[in-house]
Order: sequence, then C-alpha cells, then structure tokens
Amino acid sequence: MRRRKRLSCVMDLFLSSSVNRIDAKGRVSVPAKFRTILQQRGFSELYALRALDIPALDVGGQDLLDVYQKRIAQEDPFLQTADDMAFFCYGDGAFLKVDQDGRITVSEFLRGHTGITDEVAFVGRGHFFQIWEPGRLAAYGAEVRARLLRLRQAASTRADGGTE
Amino acid sequence: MRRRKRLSCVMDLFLSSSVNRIDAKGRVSVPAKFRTILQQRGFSELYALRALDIPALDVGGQDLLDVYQKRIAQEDPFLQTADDMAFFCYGDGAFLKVDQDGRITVSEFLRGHTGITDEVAFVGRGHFFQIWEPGRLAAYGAEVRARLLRLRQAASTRADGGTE
DNA sequence: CCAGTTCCCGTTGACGCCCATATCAGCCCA
DNA sequence: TGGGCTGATATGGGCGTCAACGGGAACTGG
Repeated sequence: MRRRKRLSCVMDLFLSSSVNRIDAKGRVSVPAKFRTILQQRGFSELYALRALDIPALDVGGQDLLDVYQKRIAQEDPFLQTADDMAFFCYGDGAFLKVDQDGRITVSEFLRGHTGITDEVAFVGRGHFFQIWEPGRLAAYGAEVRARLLRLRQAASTRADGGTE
Repeated sequence: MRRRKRLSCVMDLFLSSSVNRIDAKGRVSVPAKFRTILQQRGFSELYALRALDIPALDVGGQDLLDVYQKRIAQEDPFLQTADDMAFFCYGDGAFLKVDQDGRITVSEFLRGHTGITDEVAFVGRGHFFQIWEPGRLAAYGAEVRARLLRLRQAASTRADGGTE
C-alpha cells in the first residue's frame, strides 16, 4: 500500500505560506508541504536561525547550516568577523526536532525573537522557509510593498531629471 | 504516517544555547545534548579556558586543548608569542570534572572571569561551547548581531543586491 | 573533627510517542 | 453537475521517559 505520491511538479522549493495554531502543550504543526520537501532531502531535524534584522527565523535542513559553514570557512579564522559569524550561526541557531506527527515545540528560543504567542506563520522562501508571528509578518509585508512602490516611483521621477 | 524514517542524524556539533540554574551546592547541569556529544568522543573531563576578550569560557574535550597545543607548536619557540600562548592556555585553563549526573561544580575560576552568580548560560560554538553569565551573553549577542548587520549593509551598498 | 566533594536517590516538569477526532479537499460515481 | 465518500492534515490529549534539580549520606583530605 506504499503508493507513490502524485506530485507531478515536485519543485524542491518552499513556497506559499500558512498559519497554524499552537496547542496547549506548545506544539505547532509544520505544514505538510514543507515536511514533504524536508523528508525528500532526508532531514529529520530542522535547523533554525534567528534572522538578523527581522523578527523571524530562517528554517531549513542541515543543508542550510552547511551554507553558513561554507561562508564562515572563507573568512580568516583569526579575525573577529569569523568569530561573529560562528557565534551567530551556532549560538543563535538551534535544532528543532519534528515529532512523528510533524510538529515542533515552540520554545522560548522561538518566542523571544519573533514575538510568537499562540499562532505561527510559515512562509516559503525558496530553499528555506521562515517562521513569523502572523501580525508582524503582515506588517513586514506591507513595508516591503511600500518600499518597492517608492522605488518604482523614484525611478520614474528620476527619468524626468531628478537630482541625487 | 509510516515509520521508516531514519532518525539518527546526530551532528556532533555544539549548537544552540540554554540556561541552567546553579543549586545550593554550587553545581550546574551541563545540557544533555552537549554531554552526549562529549560522550561520543569519549571525554569524561572538560577543558575550560578563559576567553581572551570576552567574559566567557571556552569549553570542550581534550581535543580543544590539542587545537591550542598544535597552534603553539607552529610558533617560533624563541619568540614571545609562543610563550604567551602557552601561558594563556595552560595558566588560564582548567579541567572541569563532570559528575555522574552530568553536573559540574562552578568554582571561583569560573565565577571570577564570567561574573556568574546563580545561573549559567551554555552556548554552542561548533566544535566547542561557551559558558556565560546570561545577562552578559545577551549583551554580547546584541553586539555581534549589530556588527554583522553593519557588515551586510556595507556589502549591499557596495554590490547592490547579492544572491544571498 | 570539619569542609569540601562525590555518590546515590527521589521529585518534578518538559518532552517525545502514541492514539483519537474534527475538518477539509479531492475524487468517484450517480 | 452535485453529493457522498475517502484520505490526509491539523489539532487535542493521555502517558511514559528522561533531563534538571534538590538533598541526604558516604567519603576524603587536612
């Protein structure tokens, strides 16, 4: 009864977003689509990292951690930058265990940086995804759109001969 | 969900952070994850070293000591640098005994340099981990993030939108 | 004999494992 | 084309295990 799943367009990418509730025990389901992708890549643990300038966490498999490790390897290990990077990706990172029902427990590690209380927004970002507090995500989305809009308007103004 | 998952992808890296309390006898539990890693490597004693420019201790197995010893071996023994390094890693280092419940005693050696009083923060750093006073750790973490953020902003100004 | 330390035990709370249920979406068939 | 069926997903909750922690007792060295 092991049937091959019908995912004809199995993009290996995290896409779309959804909001799930946290239960009384502090658990939340990772969206099934995301779980499937991780499973395909053979990851049973998630690597989560506090994003630098936004109240969100970048989440992915161990491959996400590899990306950072390779980046750090490029730096001179005796300089402060390498140390900062390592501190960031190891100290500000954590492994999230996914239980058999595909849930993770929302620890203080997650809540502190994101402001999450009782609902979690999962947002696909291509080769990883993000975890947000739904309200802040909406606000951030508005900001992003506003910035893009200003950018476009500025561009058309400059075409008229704006100064810099 | 069928259970034929392979759940043993044990990265032997020190990652994530946690805070534990010191009890009335001055003991504190080393996080189970960290203990597991050390145990896998076969170390029953910890090697702790006062970090140079921060109020923290670098802690690891004997392999951490080896790293420093190899580093010293590279230096010219007639120069002061080698001497300083040796003084640093032997004089400012100590072995911490782990009892059978996985606890260490927080000696004056630890308290003096870190400012620890009644709580200890354990922070993973990849091949070793660090011991901090929780408040100071938070302050340092903020500094690190600020530096990295500046780094990123500088980079994006210079090279307009990289590919992350 | 005392102080510090090590061993060992019990308690508690958090977490992982398991099962149950509701809700929903897609599918088949009338 | 619409309605019921089916399977998957999200969510709730019971329960056992283990880590963190507190404290008694034995041990050791001075």
